Amino acid sequence: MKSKGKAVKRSRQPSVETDQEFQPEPELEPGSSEQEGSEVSLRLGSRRGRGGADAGVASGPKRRRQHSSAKERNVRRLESNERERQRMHKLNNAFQALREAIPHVKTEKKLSKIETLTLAKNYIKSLTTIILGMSSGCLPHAEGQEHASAAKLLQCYQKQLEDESEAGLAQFLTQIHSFSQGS
DNA sequence: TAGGCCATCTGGTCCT
DNA sequence: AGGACCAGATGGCCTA
Repeated sequence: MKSKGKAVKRSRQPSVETDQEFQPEPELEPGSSEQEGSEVSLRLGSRRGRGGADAGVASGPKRRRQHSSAKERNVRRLESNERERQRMHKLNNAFQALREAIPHVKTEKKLSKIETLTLAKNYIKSLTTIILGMSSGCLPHAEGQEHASAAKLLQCYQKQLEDESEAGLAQFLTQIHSFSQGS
């Protein structure tokens, strides 16, 4: 288990506050406000937006709406940072749930995100294979048509959900479990 | 020490 | 308009 001292990670947050101190408060010369966080924008000179749109940068002095003071922007940025942090925490919780859902050998070592995704994918694939084998009796399975069978299987599964709700699902899972134990 | 993994910040874009 | 999503940048921690 990797116990990384991630709590220290706030180091970059003060940069915003620094920025705030840095700003000469209201006297923003019209136009000069685009220099916001001058140090930052210099450092990020090579950055690209999603899809390489590069919006305002390459297309000349297109100026962003300045509807707020530096202080307001700071507040919004901090709020935005907090939301992003929460979002990433949710994402990490989902990763953790996924880790716990997939069996793996080295239980003492925490799976990395990429490992988790890869294992999950393989796990799903192998389960699908098992289920397809198991259900070949009740599902028409033409050779070389795994996708079609998988689709039918999914329909079957969804129908179980509709018809019998949780009980049906439980039974379905039990079947899968006992089958995989037996094989 | 290098490389992998990660958390966080940041600004652009998309969506509601 | 504002929040969600995304990807690049940065720096810290850990292991080989």
